[in-house]
Amino acid sequence: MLTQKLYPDVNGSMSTGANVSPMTTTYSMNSMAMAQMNCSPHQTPMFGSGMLNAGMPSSMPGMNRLTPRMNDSMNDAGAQLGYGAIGSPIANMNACMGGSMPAINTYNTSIGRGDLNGGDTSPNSALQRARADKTYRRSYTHAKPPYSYISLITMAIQNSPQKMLTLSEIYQFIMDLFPFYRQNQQRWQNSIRHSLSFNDCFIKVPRTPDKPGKGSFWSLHPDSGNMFENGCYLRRQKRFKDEKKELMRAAHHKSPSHSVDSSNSSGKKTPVIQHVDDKNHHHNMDKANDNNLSAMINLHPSTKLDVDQMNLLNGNANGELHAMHQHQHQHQNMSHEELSAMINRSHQHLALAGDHHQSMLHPMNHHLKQEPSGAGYTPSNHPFSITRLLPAESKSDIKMYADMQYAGYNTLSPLPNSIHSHGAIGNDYYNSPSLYHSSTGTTSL
DNA sequence: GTCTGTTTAGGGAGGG
DNA sequence: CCCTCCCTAAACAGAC
Repeated sequence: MLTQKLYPDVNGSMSTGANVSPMTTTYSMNSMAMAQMNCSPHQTPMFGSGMLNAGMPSSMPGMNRLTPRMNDSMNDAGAQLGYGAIGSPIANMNACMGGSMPAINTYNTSIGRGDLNGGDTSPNSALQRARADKTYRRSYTHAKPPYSYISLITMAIQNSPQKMLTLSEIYQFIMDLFPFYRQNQQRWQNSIRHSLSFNDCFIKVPRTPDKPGKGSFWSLHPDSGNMFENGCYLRRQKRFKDEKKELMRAAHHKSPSHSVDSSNSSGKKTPVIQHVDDKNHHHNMDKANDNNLSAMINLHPSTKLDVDQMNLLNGNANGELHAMHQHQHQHQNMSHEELSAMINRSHQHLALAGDHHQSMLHPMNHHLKQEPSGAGYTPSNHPFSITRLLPAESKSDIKMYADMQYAGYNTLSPLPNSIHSHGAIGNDYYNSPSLYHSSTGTTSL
């Protein structure tokens, strides 16, 4: 089944989204919701219960890391996501920030959801109504989301049932969720690929013989679980570095052949040379030549560790992952189901270990800053938590988002087909005339 | 030919 | 000012 969609690009012409791999895209919000409803143990704490209406603390220490762009985008993202309801992150942020985000109130009143002004009769209401026309709204709908590419990739992977996705599926997830990324695809997709290759937090999982296709699967490094520990997907506290890869690199660079490494898979013809440029020093040190476990295991026999050694280095969960790769390399007959089950077990192990795992089992993460004790943010209630974008409990917001975003696109809704066709996530919602009516543009848009 | 993946390079921005 | 994180562009090679 091919789920490729057509999206209008900047010029209004139609362009295809990323090519969807032969593997059916199953990371839909629907499946996410179902998984949550089933209380799957595979769900990480990061995406546990939705907290859409959770009370927000009166102070927002995390906000001081917002760049101006983020603040702008925050307004836009909130608008485009339809987060105008009382208790929604944007509304709460606005309240917390002393109403310094006028656009949000504009949206709240204009779209008739969560009227924070309580039936505004002030002279401003006319202006707000004027601003409520679609032209004004649309000026915000395709603003760049405040999330980094690493965040977006993490969201996509975390929301996939198998906890791993192909590159094209990651593209698709991002375009489904953020209309902004249906534009200039070459630009941001290049950045996505760069992020995947460059960051240790992403690992490449080879395809299995039973799942032929283009490209590998991408998953999250089991130890990278607290990159967005407080649930805020804006900016990582600290770049995740895989100590084992660091060791591998160190060992590799000690080997006589490292100075001119023609065996690497780099696209560059030139030999890999360590740069002394301070600016980019970390680039080479962080990433070096290999960023994936299979490469670590397969490409450098001189530094290859056996599974037991890997387990010692990684702890059980990660060790299993390494063992999986080793197993794959040796036998090439592991089924996709077996593979994904192992990935899930690995993540589950870490999820069950919880914070203690992060802090105790992985000293590498000790440097990560902890939120102030009074901040009160959990992975699920942070204003920029993905749970606020894709919670099962926020069906109405998802629908609002769809309605707001794609009212002009008619049948070109970006939401996964399952939402529209199966209706599993929103059966009750779509079957409720009042809910449906109140969230469509026919009432207040 | 297109897609995927790797790497280099440089600039912007925030925090200490 | 320096370090770090992030974004973007681009070159290139291998896989499909």
